[in-house]
Amino acid sequence: MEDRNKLIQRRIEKLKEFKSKGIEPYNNAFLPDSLAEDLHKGYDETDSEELINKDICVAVAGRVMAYRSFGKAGFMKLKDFSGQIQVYAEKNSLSEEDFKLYKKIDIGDIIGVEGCLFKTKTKELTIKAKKIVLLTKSIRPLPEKWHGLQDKELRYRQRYVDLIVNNEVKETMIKRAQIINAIRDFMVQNRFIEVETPMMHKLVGGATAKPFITHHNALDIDLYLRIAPELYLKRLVVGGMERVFEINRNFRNEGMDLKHNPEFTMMEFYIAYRRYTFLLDFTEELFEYIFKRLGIDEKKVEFNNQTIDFSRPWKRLDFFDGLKSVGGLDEETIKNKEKAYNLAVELGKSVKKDMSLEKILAELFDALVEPKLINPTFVVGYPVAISPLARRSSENPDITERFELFVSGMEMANGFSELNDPFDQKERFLKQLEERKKGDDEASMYDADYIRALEYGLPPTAGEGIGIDRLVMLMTNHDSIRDVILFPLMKDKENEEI
RNA sequence: GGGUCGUUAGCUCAGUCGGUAGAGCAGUAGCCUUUUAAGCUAUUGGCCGCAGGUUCGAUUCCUGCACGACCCA
Repeated sequence: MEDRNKLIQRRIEKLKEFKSKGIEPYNNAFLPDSLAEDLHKGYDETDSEELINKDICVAVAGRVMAYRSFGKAGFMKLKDFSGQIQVYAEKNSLSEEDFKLYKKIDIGDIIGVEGCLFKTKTKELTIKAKKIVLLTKSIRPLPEKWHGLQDKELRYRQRYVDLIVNNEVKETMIKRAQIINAIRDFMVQNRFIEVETPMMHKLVGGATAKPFITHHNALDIDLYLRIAPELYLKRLVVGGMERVFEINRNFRNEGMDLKHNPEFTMMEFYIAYRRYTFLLDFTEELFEYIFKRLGIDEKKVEFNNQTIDFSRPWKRLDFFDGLKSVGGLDEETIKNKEKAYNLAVELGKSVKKDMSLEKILAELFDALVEPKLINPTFVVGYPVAISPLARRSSENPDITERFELFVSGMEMANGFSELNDPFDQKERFLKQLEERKKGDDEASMYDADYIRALEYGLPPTAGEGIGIDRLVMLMTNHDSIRDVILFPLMKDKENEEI
């Protein structure tokens, strides 16, 4: 707190002055009885005379967002979590001490006000203050009233300031909460049980990603922050919890960009005695439910300068057909590894010679097909080689009963009929182990306990993961994941003051 | 990891073809009892991101670094 600028020093001086006069600058004894929003709802329509006659007196508390003073009177805008309400302070209606206090209030201070409602010349509902109490002295100046805080770096690093001055942030986060509530309600209505499985895993599995590593001192073992809850949720289905879901964080030790944050929120769910085809309809229904709850017109969802139509049914696109019809690949490239590899290199993809044809095709799909999938599209028919936990199709053993959902080129969901054959699963684990030995640190580890669980018997099951952050991006029209996460990960700056 | 752009007052931004920097808001002093980005008058405030180089002289040109935004991988 040493090398402060003058604005802060000036406010600290005020704070000291308050203390010396017996005014507590961090006072918690004031109890508001009304919220700004409720007052507007209750009395915005009441006309001036009637309002005066009713003599409605209230106590409100909040942060001073605007301060307009002229000599012996003035106005303040007080902001609480529900909204803003105007306060009128005039010399004749206040005690001498309170008026002096009012004159010394800074924008950003948190105060309590007691007074009665009236309407100004311009018909704005206002509280005429009888009593003003300083609740918290703010010693840092707020950003400019008109432009607010624009600097994205500061907005993410100091989200508390962002929230104070940019209302849009709170609105987005409220929508985020509403979306998650809607999902939860929908799942519960469908008789799913919400569970919490470990965030710290002894083995890496359930997805293809690099994990974060941490250490447990007492046991002296390394643990991994989970990259997916999948294997634990399926253990629960083995145990008879035939419909389970979890909404929680996953952690992937990867780069950050518009669509990736190292920790992100997923809803993963499993339902026994259903196939992946059930999931397609269920996902459509879930989205429909969320849109309805949020009051969004599902036919016209504005996102990233596009208008997306979520009318059901959504498009189904076969992986290989998509490579041809959307990606423009010919039959030969799809079957010839050499050709596919060369094309991938040409497109600047980081492919390796020893990659499987399927993995290279997945890269091509990523580059050529995904960006073109704007309206919601279920891609189906993924090859086995890139789907280590999905059940093989009974018609074609090289492909799986799996789908991914794309919207505006973004992967939104991934689901499949679960592989419940312990022998097949064991083989695929062994294959992953080989990949790992070859240096692929995204391959999963051999989970012997999971195999044992499958040996007890996992009923036929369908499971899916939905990226919540991306869903919120879509429904609040933000093209950056950082705008839907309250505290996105940021690099430390040098010389942070202590 | 690579490329482009950015970093100037508390905030939002100008600007300097290389000669010690401006505005608006905020702040301070004064006037003002119904304002709405209140108004009027006056005024304080800057290691021009950090380090190095070129130069008589660098906030400006060059290099490196840090952080960020965007694009690509």
